[in-house]
Amino acid sequence: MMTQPVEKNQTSDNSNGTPNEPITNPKAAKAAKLQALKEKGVEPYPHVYDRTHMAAELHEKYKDLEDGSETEDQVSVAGRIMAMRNNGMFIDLMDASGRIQVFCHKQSMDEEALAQLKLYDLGDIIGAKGTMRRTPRGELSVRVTETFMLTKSLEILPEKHHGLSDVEQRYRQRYVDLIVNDESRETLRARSKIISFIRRYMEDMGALEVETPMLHEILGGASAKPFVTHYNALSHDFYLRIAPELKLKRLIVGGIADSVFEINRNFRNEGVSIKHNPEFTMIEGYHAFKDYNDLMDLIEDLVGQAVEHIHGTREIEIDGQMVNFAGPWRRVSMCDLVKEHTGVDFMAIETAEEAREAALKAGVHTESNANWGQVVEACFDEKAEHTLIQPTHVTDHPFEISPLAKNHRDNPRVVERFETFVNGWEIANAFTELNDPAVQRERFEAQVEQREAGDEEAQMLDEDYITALEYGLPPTAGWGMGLDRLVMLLTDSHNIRDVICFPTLRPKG
RNA sequence: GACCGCUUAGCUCAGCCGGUAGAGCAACUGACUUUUAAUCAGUAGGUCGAGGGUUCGAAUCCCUCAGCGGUCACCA
Repeated sequence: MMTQPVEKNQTSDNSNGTPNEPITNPKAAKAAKLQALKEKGVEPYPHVYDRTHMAAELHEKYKDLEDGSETEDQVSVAGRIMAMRNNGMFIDLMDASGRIQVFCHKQSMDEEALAQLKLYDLGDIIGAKGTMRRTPRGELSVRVTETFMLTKSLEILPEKHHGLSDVEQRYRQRYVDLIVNDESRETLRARSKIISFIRRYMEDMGALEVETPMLHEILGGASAKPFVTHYNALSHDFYLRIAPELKLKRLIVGGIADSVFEINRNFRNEGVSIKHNPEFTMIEGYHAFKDYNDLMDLIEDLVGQAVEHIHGTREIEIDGQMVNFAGPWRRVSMCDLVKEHTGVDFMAIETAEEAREAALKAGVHTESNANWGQVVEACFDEKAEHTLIQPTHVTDHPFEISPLAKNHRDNPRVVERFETFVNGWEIANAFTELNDPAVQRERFEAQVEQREAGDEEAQMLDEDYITALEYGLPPTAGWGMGLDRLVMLLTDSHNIRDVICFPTLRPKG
C-alpha cells in the first residue's frame, strides 16, 4: 500500500486536540469530530442508506418550481459535502449526477439534528431528508429535517476554487482529482461512453467479441519493444503482448465467426509522453471476405457515429481547430501525399540509394541502410503527417514496412494498407491481410534478418501462425484503433494521462 | 535514454541579484439563520523536495539525488 506524503503535522504539540487547547491541525479536528460522533452514539460508517433521488433527477423534476416556493414533497438525497455556507445552514452535496443544495434551517430541524451539523466537515458523505423548495434566489434545495452521517472523511479536500492542479497528485491520487475536478470526471465518463458505444456498434454488425492472451511466447503483430515477465510454474519467460493481431486471425482461420474483435490492453516498453502510456487500449477487428476499402467505410462510419454520440454533431473543435468527421474522408496514397509535400515522386524512383538521395534533397535524413519503403515512410513522417488535421486515410504503404499486409492488387511495391489520421495523429491502422503462407514466411524471414541486424522491434517468426495460414485464412481485412487517442480527440484532452484512470507513473522512492 | 525547467502551509500561489517566510481557501474561536467563491473579527498552522557545499548568515548561490513537467529520440 502506498503511504501518503501528508503526515507532517501529526506530532506537533497541540494537534491532538487535548482538552482546553485549540485544535490547529485540520486532520486532528476531523478525528476529534469523528470521536464526538461516536460519543453521541452516531455510527460514522453505517452500512447502507435509503436514497430516493439523485441530484440531477431533482433538478430535472423541479426545473419549473418557482423561486421562493415550497413543496411538501419528501425526498432523501446523499452525497459528499463540497461546500458549507452560513455556519452549515447551506450545504452543497455532490453525488454522481451533480450537486444539490440542502438547507438546514433551525425552524425545520430539532436541536439534536442541528447540533450534529457541527460535527460535519467538507468531504464527509452524508444523507439528508426533507422537502423540496426553491429559494427566493433561485437555488433548488432540500429543506432538511434530518441528516445522516454516512461516511466521515478524515482527509482534507483541496482548495475549492482552484481544485487540484498538481499533476503528480492528480494522477497518483486520482480519487482526490475526481472528487474536486469536474473535468476529470467528465473526461473519464466520456471514455467509458465511447468504448461502450464502439462495443455496441461492433456487436450490432454481428461481430463476436473475443479475448486472447496477454502472455505471449512470440512477439508479433506490431513493431515494438516488449515487457518480459516470468512464469514460475512453467519456468518460462513470457512477453506481455504488443498486439493481439496474430491470435485474432487464428480465430478467423478457425471460423469461430466471420467478424471478431477484441477491446483490450497492449503493452509496449517505451518512454511515456503526452501521447504514450506503456499500457494502452486498442480495438482490433478482423472481417472475413472484406478488404481494406471496406474498412475505410467502416472506420468513417464508426468514428463519425461515435463523435455524434458524444457531441451531437460530427464537427467538433480539437486543439483550437474545427475538425469535420462527416464523410467521406480524404483517401490518398502515401506516395502521392509525400509527393505533395516534398515534390518527390518516389514511385518513379527504383533503388534505395536514389530514394535516400531524393529524400536528402527534400530535407529528410535517413539511415544509410534504409530501404525504399523506409525512406518513403520517413518522408511521410516528417513532412506530411502533422498536416493531416482533417480525417484522412493514407493508403498503400511500402511493403517493406508492412510485414503482415497483403500486396496491392495493382502495384507490387506497396501493400493494401491504410492508416487514418486526425489532428496529425494516427488513430487507426488497417490492411487487407496477407494470407499466402509462403509470402508470409518470406516477410517474417526479412523481419528476422532485421532483428539479427540489431532491430529490437522487428517481428519474430511465428511458425504456428504460418501453419494456421496453411490451413487457410479466408480473404480478410483487419484493423486496429488506439482508443486512448480516440478518446483524447473526442474529449479534446491534451495528455493521454487525462483519459486513463490510473496512468503509469514512476514509483515513488 | 538525453537536454531544459519546476518542487515554499492540507490546497492554490507570492517571496528568489543572500539577512532564517506571506496571502487566499481549508482548520480553530466568536458574531450573523443571512447563502451561492457567503460575510466580519480573531487564532493557529512551514526542518521552503532530500542530502552536501559556499558564506558570519541560504527558500534564495553551487553540487548530488528523487519526483514531476516540457522538448527530442522510440512509438499507437
